[in-house]
Amino acid sequence: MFSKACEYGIRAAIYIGQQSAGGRRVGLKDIAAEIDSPEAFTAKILQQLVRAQLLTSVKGPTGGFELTPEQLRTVTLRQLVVAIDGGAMLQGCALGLPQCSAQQPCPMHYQFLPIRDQLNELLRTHTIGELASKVQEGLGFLKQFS
Amino acid sequence: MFSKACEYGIRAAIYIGQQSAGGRRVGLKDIAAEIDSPEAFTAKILQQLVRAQLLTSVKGPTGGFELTPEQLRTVTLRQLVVAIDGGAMLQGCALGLPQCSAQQPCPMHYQFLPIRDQLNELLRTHTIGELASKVQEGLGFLKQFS
DNA sequence: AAATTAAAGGATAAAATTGTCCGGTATTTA
DNA sequence: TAAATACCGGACAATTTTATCCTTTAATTT
Repeated sequence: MFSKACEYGIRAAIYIGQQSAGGRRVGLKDIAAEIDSPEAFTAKILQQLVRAQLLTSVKGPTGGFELTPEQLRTVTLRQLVVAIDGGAMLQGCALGLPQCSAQQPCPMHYQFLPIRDQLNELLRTHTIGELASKVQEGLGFLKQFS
Repeated sequence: MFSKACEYGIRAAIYIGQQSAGGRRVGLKDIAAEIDSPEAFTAKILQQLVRAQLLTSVKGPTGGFELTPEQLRTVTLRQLVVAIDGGAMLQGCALGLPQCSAQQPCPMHYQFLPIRDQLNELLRTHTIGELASKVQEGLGFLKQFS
């Protein structure tokens, strides 16, 4: 569905959001451990998200990553996905036609459309803050506990 | 959504199906031209599908690829996708958790579930023959015409 | 049987994705 | 202001995906 980079990025953002909601800034090492992702690779993805202003970073001691209250409230899953994977997967044709539309639809066009619309809606309507709360309440997990 | 290989594979299968429905066997060159795909790469994918018995090939002059009437009627989009991309995308967690389930759901688990179910249902209920008919009737396209 | 045709299969190459390493920069604390 | 901390950025490496080429194999036609 999403790239590895995107999966890590989303999980990381939610974890950072969870901690930010509790007033805690978190470092890369902590993040990678808590979402079970490769540290250096995660760093690259977080850099992208900081540049896209979807999350905030602070250098130096006591530094780390955080989401501002506004970011917690307004940044959506969709923004993360677009920042990392680009919009192609949220718009492109399921069979790979460069221009698939009502003018020249692929044979699955009208069947896929509602599903993709639902996916878009799903991503658009869920904020990081909301998902972070779910994790905080123990209703969602960001890695496998055994 | 799907890999390039899968996109080519599906488009190729539908084109072969369309021609098979008209009693015509088709060669690789023809297929690649009609679905606008790289010839040698398409050959590899078709080999996979032949091995998986989702379509049939005949060597030598007048040879080529075809779908038997039974294959036309019974082979589903889902079988193609599984043969080429594997089942991961149709089952795996959206956030990449190795074991995402009701026991330990990711924060999007219950939101994604219905969408993935719909996707599975969509793939399961559409046969190559059905899609080939749509193309035959001019209601669907396998490449961009300008 | 020989020549021709077309898929099968193996080796290889290019590109994209995933992942690592390390020196540079900014910030805080002592 | 020196030292320590932690993100930034660039280069590099491994893996996977995409793509090509060429020889072999099987089948048809002459």
